[in-house]
Amino acid sequence: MQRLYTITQLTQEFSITTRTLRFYEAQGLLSPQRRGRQRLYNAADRTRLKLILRGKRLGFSLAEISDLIEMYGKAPGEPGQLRLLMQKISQRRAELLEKQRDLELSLKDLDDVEAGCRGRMAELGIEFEEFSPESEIDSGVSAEPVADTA
Amino acid sequence: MQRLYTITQLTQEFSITTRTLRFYEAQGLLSPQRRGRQRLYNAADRTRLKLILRGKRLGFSLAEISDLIEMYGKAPGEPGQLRLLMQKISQRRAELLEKQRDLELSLKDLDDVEAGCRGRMAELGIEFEEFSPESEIDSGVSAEPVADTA
DNA sequence: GTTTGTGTTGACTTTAACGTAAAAAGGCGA
DNA sequence: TCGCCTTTTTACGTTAAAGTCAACACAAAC
Repeated sequence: MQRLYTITQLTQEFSITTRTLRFYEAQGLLSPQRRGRQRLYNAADRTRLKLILRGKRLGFSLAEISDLIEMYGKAPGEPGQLRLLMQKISQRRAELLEKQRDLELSLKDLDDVEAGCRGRMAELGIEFEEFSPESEIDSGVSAEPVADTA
Repeated sequence: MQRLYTITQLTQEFSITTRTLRFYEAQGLLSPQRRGRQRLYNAADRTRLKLILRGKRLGFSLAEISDLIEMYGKAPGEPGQLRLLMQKISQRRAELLEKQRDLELSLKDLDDVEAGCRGRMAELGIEFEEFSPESEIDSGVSAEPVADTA
């Protein structure tokens, strides 16, 4: 029993447009099945999409993401290919670790700015409502699966 | 005593082009002093540039980066502005934290792929040279400061 | 004094990642 | 069967972030 998603369901779930989904497909990043002309995305497609969007958030280009996703799916039997894949992996890891360092530095910088801010607010005798994250328990996305298998 | 850098020195240090530096300047992200028509970047400019490149690596647009850098430099006296700045800060922090989560997931995925790889290599009886990072003790960038103040 | 290396300005071009609009093809509820 | 809605295809437009190219400035080197 395959859950299938229509294009608009995915657009709603991930706040993207149909244009984007079709574009990703044209780039070879997705290849949903068809029922007639209509696109139907299964769980695997949806997972790939999540990977794509995660990649985008991290600043990777679609080309890089494509490359990356290919890595995930492949299990090359040939030793040479395996070695190459391992190299790619460690290269990717290096990139990710660099981003991680960058992130930590950025967060540190933010802390500094905030500290300065608080200092000045204290001088001015200003109170700042530290709204505790009570509201917004949402967190998860809804979007019911639909569309039965043909 | 201000260290000053010429445009090509910065391009070499950061592996970017002169076009890029001039573009950033046109966007208001940098404003090096001039000696005649020639641009001369000081330590502060260089630091800003580092911030810009860091932002880029993290996938921020130049507009966002510009915004971010502005935050760093400003110390608004007015309470309203302060409050607004605080909001921006927590917003930024949220973005960064999301990226951090994304990064961890990505690293985890990479680990999985690598594990699979190793498994298959073991099956095939392949040895993989885990080149320990002995070579490349470089790590830091060189680039001597140049150009005396006019 | 002219060549050479660097730097500058300005204009046009390119690439990625979509946005937008037009026209036509099913499906479906009244 | 009609109108409505979603979806699809095709095509052109747009924006950010530079790349590329031409023409000129200027200082030092020969």
